[in-house]
Amino acid sequence: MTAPVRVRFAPSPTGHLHVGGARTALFNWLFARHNGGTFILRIEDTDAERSKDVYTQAILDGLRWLGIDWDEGPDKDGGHGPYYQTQRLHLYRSAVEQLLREGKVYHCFCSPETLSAMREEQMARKEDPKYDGRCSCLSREEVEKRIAAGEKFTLRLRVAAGENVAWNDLTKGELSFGSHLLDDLVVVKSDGFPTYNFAVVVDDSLMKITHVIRGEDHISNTPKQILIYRALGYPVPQFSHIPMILGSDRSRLSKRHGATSVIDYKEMGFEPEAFRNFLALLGWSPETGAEVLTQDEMFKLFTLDRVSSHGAIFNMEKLAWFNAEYIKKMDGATVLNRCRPWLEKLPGFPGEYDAARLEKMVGLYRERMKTFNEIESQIGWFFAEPAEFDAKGMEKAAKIADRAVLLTELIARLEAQADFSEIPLEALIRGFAEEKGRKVGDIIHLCRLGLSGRTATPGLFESMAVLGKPSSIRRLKTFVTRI
RNA sequence: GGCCCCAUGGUGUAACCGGCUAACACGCAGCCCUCUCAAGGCUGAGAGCGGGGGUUCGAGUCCCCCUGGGGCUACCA
Repeated sequence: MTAPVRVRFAPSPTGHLHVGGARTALFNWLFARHNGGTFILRIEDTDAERSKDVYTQAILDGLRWLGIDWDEGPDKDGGHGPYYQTQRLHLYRSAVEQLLREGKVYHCFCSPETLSAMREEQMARKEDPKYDGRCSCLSREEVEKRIAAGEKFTLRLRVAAGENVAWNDLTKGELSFGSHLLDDLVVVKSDGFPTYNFAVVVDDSLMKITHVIRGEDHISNTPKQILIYRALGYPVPQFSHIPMILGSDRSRLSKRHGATSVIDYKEMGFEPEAFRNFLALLGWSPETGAEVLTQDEMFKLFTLDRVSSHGAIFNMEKLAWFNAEYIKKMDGATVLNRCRPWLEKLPGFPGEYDAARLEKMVGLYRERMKTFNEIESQIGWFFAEPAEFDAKGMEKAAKIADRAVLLTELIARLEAQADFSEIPLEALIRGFAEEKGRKVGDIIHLCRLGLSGRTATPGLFESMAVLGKPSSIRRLKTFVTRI
């Protein structure tokens, strides 16, 4: 029987949750859920300079927005905590003590200046820059003397020459590195803090992580970490390095390609499920070939062997398409709710409209928007009478003979119309056009322009029904004086 | 520079352990529907699988080389 699956997402709280991190979290989450395992959230906040509490919060908020829930983490103790690295310092310390006791780690007194000078010399000689191990043979007495003298030091892992490091990556296949290019890596910094690679190994081991799923930018960290696992005598987990998310020029996605924070997409009017669905398909595809997937379908279908091995460009159009697909399937009340933040910015909102009418109104745009923020630039005319009329529309209107007379007569008919709902309105206007020997289109376009100031809106009759009789007539009367 | 990863239309992917007239989706174009805009329906353009060598009856699929792109090269995570 194999150990129960335990995976983790381990962000540094140095910024908002970004797209790449979100997808790493997503893949870990999907993998855990597919296997009935545990998904853990760990905050890697050992960089005191850049780590901020607000960012921890922002990352949690981002994950929550996406609907990615964790089983263990900062706010959810699962018996493997604490879940902040800064609260785990004692654990790293005891791991280091073990290595020290076993002589697997040694004191290095080389200053950063010495090290960079060494690096430059090696580069000049066209050698690979690496630590030359000069402190590895210091006598016990000398080490103690220099520590007593207050000299600063780091702790380095002894890496045996010629040791080969290989693993079978779950998405990349067989990967191996010769350790001739691995030097004696620093495990504890001179300020006493563990290095990233060391802390990660200690944490992943203690948290019983079975599968490390992370971005492929970590491939070259992996041999170093495996060396640390070996030194510590811990079992090595499985690794899966997933491809990067790229910008349109195929370089790593960054601010200059557009929004990189997940939360920006919320503000642009994306539905979290749609965004998450899109993200899941970036570098992964289910065997069914389906694209729009429910959460349960993703859980069922997600496997690492179907993760592709090359980077994927983040494509806004496709994202927008996913979003539109989700909007189409939403119920009216939800669409209204999602649009609310933008509706509230509109002058005159909500006017005389009650919730039911607002829902109908927004419903008119359901298939006309890809993101919720688009509502803001489209729907305003329902709340405020048009101050001006589309110039192109006016040009066309000017070609209609006797337009003012025609419209005045139509207004009279509308005033006499008791049932101001879609079907009767359509009958009335079509009948009117026929009676007058006019093209329905002309009448409709004229009305649309008069009511909204626009040449493009949802269907006229349904729009008028929502607008209501008094407002419709008032607007058309104003319009008669302008044409 | 060194090490590592990757390479199917503009984009995301599919093509089971080699048999394809290379599939799907987004986007794009055209047509239909139609009161406009969308949505929807239909049709189409777009890759012969980065290039070159092998292996094989047969290669997008296996091997080698090259090219291109990306990542990593810290007492940062």
